Amino acid sequence: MEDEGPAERPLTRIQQKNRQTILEAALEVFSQHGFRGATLDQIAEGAGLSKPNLLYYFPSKEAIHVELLSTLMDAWLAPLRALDPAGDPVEEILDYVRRKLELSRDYPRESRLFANEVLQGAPRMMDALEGDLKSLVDEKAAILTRWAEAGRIADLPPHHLIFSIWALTQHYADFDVQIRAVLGPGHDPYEEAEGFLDTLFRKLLAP
Amino acid sequence: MEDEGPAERPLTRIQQKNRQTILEAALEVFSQHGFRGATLDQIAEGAGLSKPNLLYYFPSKEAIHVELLSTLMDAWLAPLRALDPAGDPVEEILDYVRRKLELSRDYPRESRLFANEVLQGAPRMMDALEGDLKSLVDEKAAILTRWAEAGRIADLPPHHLIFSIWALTQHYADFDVQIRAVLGPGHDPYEEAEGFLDTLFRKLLAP
DNA sequence: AAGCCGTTTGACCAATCGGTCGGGAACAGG
DNA sequence: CCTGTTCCCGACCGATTGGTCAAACGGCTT
Repeated sequence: MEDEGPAERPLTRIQQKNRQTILEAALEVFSQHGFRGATLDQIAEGAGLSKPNLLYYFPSKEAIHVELLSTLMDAWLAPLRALDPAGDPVEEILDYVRRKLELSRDYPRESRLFANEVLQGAPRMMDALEGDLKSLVDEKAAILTRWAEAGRIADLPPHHLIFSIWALTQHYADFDVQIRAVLGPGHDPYEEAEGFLDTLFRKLLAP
Repeated sequence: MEDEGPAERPLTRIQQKNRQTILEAALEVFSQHGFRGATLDQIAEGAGLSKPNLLYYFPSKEAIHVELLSTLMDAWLAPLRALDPAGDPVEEILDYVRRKLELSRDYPRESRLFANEVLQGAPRMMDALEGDLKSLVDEKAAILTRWAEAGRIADLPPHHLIFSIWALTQHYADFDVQIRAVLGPGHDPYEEAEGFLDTLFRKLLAP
């Protein structure tokens, strides 16, 4: 029987469009002010909808935030998932660095949303950090360890190597205003960073 | 006339103590929730004082925040100021890395306060970033360039080298919960980071 | 035309926000 | 003791917060 149960509603076109609009506006506001600093009125204005209408599509302010975070986590972890144990070690890691830097460049608001959440103790993400994230990192760290034991990359603490990639790439999104203030006009931080990080990790990983 | 105007009062012992208590409590709250997310009631409770009493010592919530930020900037820039053009290049830079990592370890709340502010566009710190910070960084970047031209360290973009130090050291304070969640129990992130960052920058700076 | 269901909103609510005010408590110096 | 200044707080204020609700709107089928 092709009968759909009463639980699963197919989502109208209007619902899909408005949910998207709301999430887009919410990302803008949450990433700038953090969860507690953001207001539903700001999000509503950004989305061009009335406040009660927001709460017609999402049950609460927190639900919007949680939806953003969970959607974000997948995209955020994808580059690390792509790390291939069968590939060339140095090039695999450099690919990871490159993809992570591209995320910072193309989705800085998502990076800042994540940073805001972790900065405040990750109250809505602890499970994901200790669960999916930790197991994924542990798995990939094991690959790095094997590469190091085979003498194909330098012998470095694998977890901290991964942390350094996170730190160096996300820094360009999270501290964007500081970087631009210090560099002054006439610079493309991300383009310069790409070459610098390439050099950095090639030197670091050389056995 | 040498008459003292009504503006300069010497600050009572009680004033000094209570101002300190308030700033300590405010640091705790601001660093966790950001400016907009923090409330005077939280700060007052943390300081063990009544809310009107806070506003007896500080004219507004923003004044407390500004006071914290300006005090912070000095301590934050001190390690970079200490970079000595007459010293051994690699050791000078490694000293800087070490001092910066110690700041993250010993004053993580200050680091998160700073991160929160920059993350939100540094609305109360733009002047400092484009003024004192930029000129200090430019000055020290010139030293790095000279060292590179003399072949005493690797030829790297000096600004991004400094950014990498900031990113790698502050990451351990700002993303503390993520790092501990991924590492699991039984780790001392800062001790492990010290060795890792020492290795990283020695490899990176080698000509 | 009628009815229906997804959509939208103005009016409203209790709670909380940053900040004020007037008066009392504590501590001087005389 | 009295007097003045510093210190402290309960009560309160207007504005804003996240969230509710009943009523109305819209397009679609019958």
